[in-house]
Amino acid sequence: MDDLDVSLMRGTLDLLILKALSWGPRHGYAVVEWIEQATDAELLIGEGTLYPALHRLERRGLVTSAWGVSENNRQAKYYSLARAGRARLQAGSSSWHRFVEVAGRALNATSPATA
Amino acid sequence: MDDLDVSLMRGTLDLLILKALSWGPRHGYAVVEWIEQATDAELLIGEGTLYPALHRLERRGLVTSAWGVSENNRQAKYYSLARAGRARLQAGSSSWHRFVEVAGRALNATSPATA
DNA sequence: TCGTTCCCCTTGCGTCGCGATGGGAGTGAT
DNA sequence: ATCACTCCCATCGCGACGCAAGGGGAACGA
Repeated sequence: MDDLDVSLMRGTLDLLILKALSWGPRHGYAVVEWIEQATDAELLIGEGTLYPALHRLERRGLVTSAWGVSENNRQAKYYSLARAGRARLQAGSSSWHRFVEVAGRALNATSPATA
Repeated sequence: MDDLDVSLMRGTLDLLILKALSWGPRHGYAVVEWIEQATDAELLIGEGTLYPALHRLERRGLVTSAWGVSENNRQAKYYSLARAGRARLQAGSSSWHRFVEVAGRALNATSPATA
């Protein structure tokens, strides 16, 4: 089994992050851990990928942040889903599934045309 | 029903193009038409998206091209799947489905963790 | 002759995933 | 005390790519 094509992360990463926060606030490091374990370690997010994404989401008002102290007694910035973020997760997830359904159907087509 | 989030096209476009050619040579315009009808007009590829992609695939040796005359009596450049292109379609499609499966599972998770 | 369809192409822009890099602070072992 | 390790934050620069906009040209019917 070779590695997953990473270029497919586009557009999916934000949703995964929002999903990670959907049960309550989490700090960045924990978001990475959640994604890793939720995908059986098949999707590994580097910190250089995560933090810019997190800041993007915050700038867009989808998440909010607040400093706190982690379970391991470290300074950590906790991110929470803003109202708009929850809505975006809903809409984005629906759109994602639809895209996947449509594209998947095309990729599995067995006859060149229907028309 | 709003439009599909286009940013998800990343990495999927190449596969759709290769798939369009999997039944034999097609010219660019026909590739666009195939994608349109194969996705019930939910995925619409502009020419500014298609041609660069096509050239990319050719440069990478996944497709080959040859001028010809279309059914409508026009000069048209016909693209064919090269051997490497067919292999890439196989591998890429498999990888695509795996990615979708894994990410979809995470996006549909109902409990914050398994560990 | 004119509009429409078919068919080709490039340029520039913005976005984004990611590797590399650079901290700093807590914790346990030596 | 010192060191290695884990946890947690962040930035920068690069490369890739989807796309809107713009620019032809040739066939065909009205």
